[in-house]
Amino acid sequence: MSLHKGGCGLLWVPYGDAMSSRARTEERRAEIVRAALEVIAERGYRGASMAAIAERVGLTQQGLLHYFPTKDALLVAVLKERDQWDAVPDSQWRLDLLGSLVEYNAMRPGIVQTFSALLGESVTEGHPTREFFTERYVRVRATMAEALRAAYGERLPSGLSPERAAPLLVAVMDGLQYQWLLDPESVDMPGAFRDFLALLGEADAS
Amino acid sequence: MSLHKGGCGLLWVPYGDAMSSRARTEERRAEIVRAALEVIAERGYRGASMAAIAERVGLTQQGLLHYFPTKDALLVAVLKERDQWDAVPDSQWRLDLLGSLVEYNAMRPGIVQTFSALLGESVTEGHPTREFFTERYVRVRATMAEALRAAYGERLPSGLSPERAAPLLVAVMDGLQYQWLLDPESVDMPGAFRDFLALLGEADAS
DNA sequence: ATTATCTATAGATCTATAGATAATGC
DNA sequence: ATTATCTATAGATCTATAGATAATGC
Repeated sequence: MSLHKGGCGLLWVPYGDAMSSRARTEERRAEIVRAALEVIAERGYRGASMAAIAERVGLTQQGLLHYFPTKDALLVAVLKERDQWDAVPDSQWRLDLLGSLVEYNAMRPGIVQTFSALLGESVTEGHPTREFFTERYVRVRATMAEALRAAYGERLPSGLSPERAAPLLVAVMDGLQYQWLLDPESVDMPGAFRDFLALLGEADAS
Repeated sequence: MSLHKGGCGLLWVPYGDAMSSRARTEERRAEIVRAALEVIAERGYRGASMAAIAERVGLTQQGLLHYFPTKDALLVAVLKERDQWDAVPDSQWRLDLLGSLVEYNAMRPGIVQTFSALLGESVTEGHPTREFFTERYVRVRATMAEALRAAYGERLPSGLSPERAAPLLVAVMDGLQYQWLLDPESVDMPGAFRDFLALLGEADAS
């Protein structure tokens, strides 16, 4: 009984000496989601064909459809995966974690590229990621406002309220990602983000 | 001899009482570019089919190919058009013009959407807009650094150099556009941008 | 002669369905 | 019985080429 290539310690379940078939199916689905992330980074969602994703994971296009019966079903799985990554519970975001997150992101251009490409597509009409991103930003702005409030109270040193600073914080993170993805040599993403955090923390002298 | 629908005062040329054929051709091309901008806003570049653009302007797909022999040729014309819009000579950007630009943009979501969608696609591999945006951002960062220098000299009140503030300025503009396009009710784009400009102009109290 | 447009169509893709075949696991 | 995977293929699109037809302008 041949084991799957990756090893499977994390998904071990007590059914004899091999994975249960359910666990094996789940692992295959996870492999497919990873392949989809890669292909979407390279070609966007509209440009990512099911055949290309299937090939990446060593299946035919029809084999892939066995695991995800439609392209949208696969996209949903991709977005769910995304939600789990930065799944720090909303109430536990501290401002000083953000700098580390940006630094971490600077080490994984592939993932950043996947979601920057999806965000770009999401503004077009009827795109399947539109609702996802709209709701996500409502949530993220609220979370960031809370983190700012925890750090500074009702007014930042600059005089802004947490609610008004939050969209700026989010905008800087997203905007820097595009500049950095297009030209990583010219843009020091983590450094620029630290500059911005310092700016937020400075007192209003006027 | 029937005139074209729009009237043509601006393109008048001295060849009798009608447009020259060259001027008429140019006007048709301009119409097509406008249609392309619309369809790209709705569906992105990859999603914008030549047939859909042709239909928007009242041509068959093959009729459209008479004016732009390939889809990429049409994209190039779209990007050139973009370059002409905010064609304030680089050296004449003043910081206080930026707030007005953002306010103006808030009144034309279609255009903003076209270029936000293209920017998103541009990070995918081998996309025809990639080089355009990469070069454009190098230029825009330099222009913004100059505008900041003209306003504040070698150090902003916050202590940042113009070169380090410039990418933040650009990032905020782009990032706010995505949040605003996805949820215009929740995001006051011009207001948030003014907040950011104020932040840049505040003195460092530390 | 040039320009504007059309019909017809080649040749790639793309998503998705239908249904066969083999292996796995109660 | 369920799961994994394949071949075959329908039915849409998509870009682009070829070549016809009509109108326009020197």
